[in-house]
Amino acid sequence: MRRDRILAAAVRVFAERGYETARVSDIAAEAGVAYGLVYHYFGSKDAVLEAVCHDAWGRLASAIEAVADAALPAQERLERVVKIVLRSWRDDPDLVRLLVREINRNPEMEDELPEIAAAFASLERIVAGGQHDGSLRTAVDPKLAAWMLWGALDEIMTGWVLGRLPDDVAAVAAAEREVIATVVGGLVSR
Amino acid sequence: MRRDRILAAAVRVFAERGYETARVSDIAAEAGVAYGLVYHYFGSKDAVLEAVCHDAWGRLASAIEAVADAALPAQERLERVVKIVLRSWRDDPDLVRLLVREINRNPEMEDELPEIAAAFASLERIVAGGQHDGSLRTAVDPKLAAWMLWGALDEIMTGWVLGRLPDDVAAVAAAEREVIATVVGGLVSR
Amino acid sequence: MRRDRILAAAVRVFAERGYETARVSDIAAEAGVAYGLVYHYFGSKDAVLEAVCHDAWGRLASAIEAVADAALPAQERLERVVKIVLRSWRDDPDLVRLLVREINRNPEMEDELPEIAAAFASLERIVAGGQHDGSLRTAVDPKLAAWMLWGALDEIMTGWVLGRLPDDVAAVAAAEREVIATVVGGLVSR
Amino acid sequence: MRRDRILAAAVRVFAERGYETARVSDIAAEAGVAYGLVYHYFGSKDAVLEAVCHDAWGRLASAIEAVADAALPAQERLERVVKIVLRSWRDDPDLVRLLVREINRNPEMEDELPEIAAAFASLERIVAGGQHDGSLRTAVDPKLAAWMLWGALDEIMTGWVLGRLPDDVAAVAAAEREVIATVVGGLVSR
DNA sequence: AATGAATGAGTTTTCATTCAT
DNA sequence: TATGAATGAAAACTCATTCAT
Repeated sequence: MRRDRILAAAVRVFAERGYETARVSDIAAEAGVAYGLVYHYFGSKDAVLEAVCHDAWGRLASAIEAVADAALPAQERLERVVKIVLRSWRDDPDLVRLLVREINRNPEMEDELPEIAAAFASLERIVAGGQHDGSLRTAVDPKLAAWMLWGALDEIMTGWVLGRLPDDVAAVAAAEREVIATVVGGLVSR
Repeated sequence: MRRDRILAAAVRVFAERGYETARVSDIAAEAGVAYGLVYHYFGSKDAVLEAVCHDAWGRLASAIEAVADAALPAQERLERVVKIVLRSWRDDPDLVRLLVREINRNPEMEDELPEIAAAFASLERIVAGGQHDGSLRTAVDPKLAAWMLWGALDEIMTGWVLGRLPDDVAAVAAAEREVIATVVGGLVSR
Repeated sequence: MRRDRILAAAVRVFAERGYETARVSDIAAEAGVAYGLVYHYFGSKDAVLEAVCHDAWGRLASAIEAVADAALPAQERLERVVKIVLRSWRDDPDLVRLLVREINRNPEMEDELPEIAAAFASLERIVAGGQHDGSLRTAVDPKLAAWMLWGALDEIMTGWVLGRLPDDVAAVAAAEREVIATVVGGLVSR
Repeated sequence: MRRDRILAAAVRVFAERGYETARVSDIAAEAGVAYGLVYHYFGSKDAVLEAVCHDAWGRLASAIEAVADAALPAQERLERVVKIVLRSWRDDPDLVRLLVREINRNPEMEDELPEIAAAFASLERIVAGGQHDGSLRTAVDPKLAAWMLWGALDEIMTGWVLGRLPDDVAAVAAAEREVIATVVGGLVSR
């Protein structure tokens, strides 16, 4: 329970200051616990980040996976993924801020986060399925398609994180529509 | 000349270790110069990063701007931008690695790099122009479109940086084609 | 009983890592008990060391004292002391390792371990007795003689502890013979 | 030069407080330099100790080696070694205090200090030489003899370090005489 | 008796920056 | 220009000890 308080505090602090700049003492203070307790539960600052990311990506990856396995047309499954990802910004902006700011910056992290790979694999699977049943264009490599779609989503959230793109309810709704219309739309056969 | 050696070394070191983790002494060692010389030419570690980024984005931004101003159909101008961006990976992967790892995620940096804003504005201008002449769909906000396209490009380069996407000549060519087909294709009116 | 398990574990851990480097948690883990139990039985890390040393030196000192009081020629009593000391290596190497590594070098400890002083006094008493009855040379100061003999024994055990001197049965037997021949032999009148 | 000041300060501080208990800041303060300079010259606290020990043992080992190579009877060479070692206490008690307190406590150190091995090898060589020319008893293993002699010397210096044995000029002279009479005397053929 | 979560002072180490030469 | 010694603030991490249960 105390452990969870620390984890939640870490999300806020890492999101606010970035991993390198954040101090372990900031996390402890934010969680309202003593310094050493962070080291009692996690062995190091690095381990805290890893735990946070496991958590976050774990939730996101399983949500995406569930959609990927749903008995729906590929296009619709992609649309649902777009909504899940973009809405996570509303649900927990600090978490998204953290994912956006840190993950790509630490290449090593990717290897230690199988959840990320799983999420990408799910996306890829949806695309491949859609190509198989003819609803999506076959010229595009499914893996590349997954990366492009993710890139568009990640960049939009980055814009929100940085305050460079509007993130009110209407703008979020519009972003959903437009990613679907543009990127998902760009993948469908015509 | 010595200054340029330092700048080039900084690109390599920042690309390899990331800004926070890189030491000024690493840069000096990589450049083969003495410690203090970095401070002689640049006033601080921060200033080195800024100089590096000005250089990098300056070149990219002016190339994009030139395309944006060309007397060509919007769709074709977008295609050229895609090629310019993705080919910069082949020309100077360390520079791209740096752009990917540091700049896009760093709030403070954006303010100090008008070149980035200029590049995004150019993209946005192309999209708005295409919507105006009817070649691109008007439902999508030009700014959001610019961010999505950039996101797809950035993510693909990230995949290359991380070694998660193939980056041989054929794969780079395919990526160009597929970003154009998918994202640019998703923007055109039909 | 639980207390004894902790004590035995402490011997092993102190022997392995040295007092300063050993952690209380190491001792608890080695003993298979909870953290706080060490503090329940002993009040502090220091007290654990002291208890261990009392035990160890207590046994050694009383054995030496018994020999010192035996109705035997001084030379033979010294020989027996040599055997007692060197054989304790076979009986409990960790204990010897601890004695060698920590106690002899720690000024504060000596004051708190009257057993050590008693052991040295016994040795000294044997030498003085031998000088009195004419069997040992009188030129040498009994106290210095005791320290030299102890030094030779301690160094040999150190060699064993460090794996720098062979410690198989034959080597131990040879060491006994040779300390007796050399140091004890060097003390006898001729 | 500043480096030497740090080294000399380290000898004093380690001698006074012991390696584990000594703080790097103590060394810096004792040397009258800034904190970081210790790390500028030596990479770590451990490296400081190692440098100190290299120095100290280097000098002692080469002195012993010189004696071992001298064209003198083995017995006389041993006597000279005894004097060299015991007189180093007068010359630099802090250094001896350090050697006595730390070296034997850190088994790993021995491997990193070839000088110690060299000193022991010199002693061993003298004994073997004496056995060869018939001046020393052949029953004793030269290596064991070297360790015994060293043990006697080390223990006497320990007594001085701990203030348990008198260390005035007369006592030092007596110690020399008595180690020679007893241990060296115990090695000679009769 | 027994547990192990919680505390926080104390230490090592790092490294950007300054400055005398 | 060029060097690298010197500085010291800042941060991660350790671990003996306490204490509620």
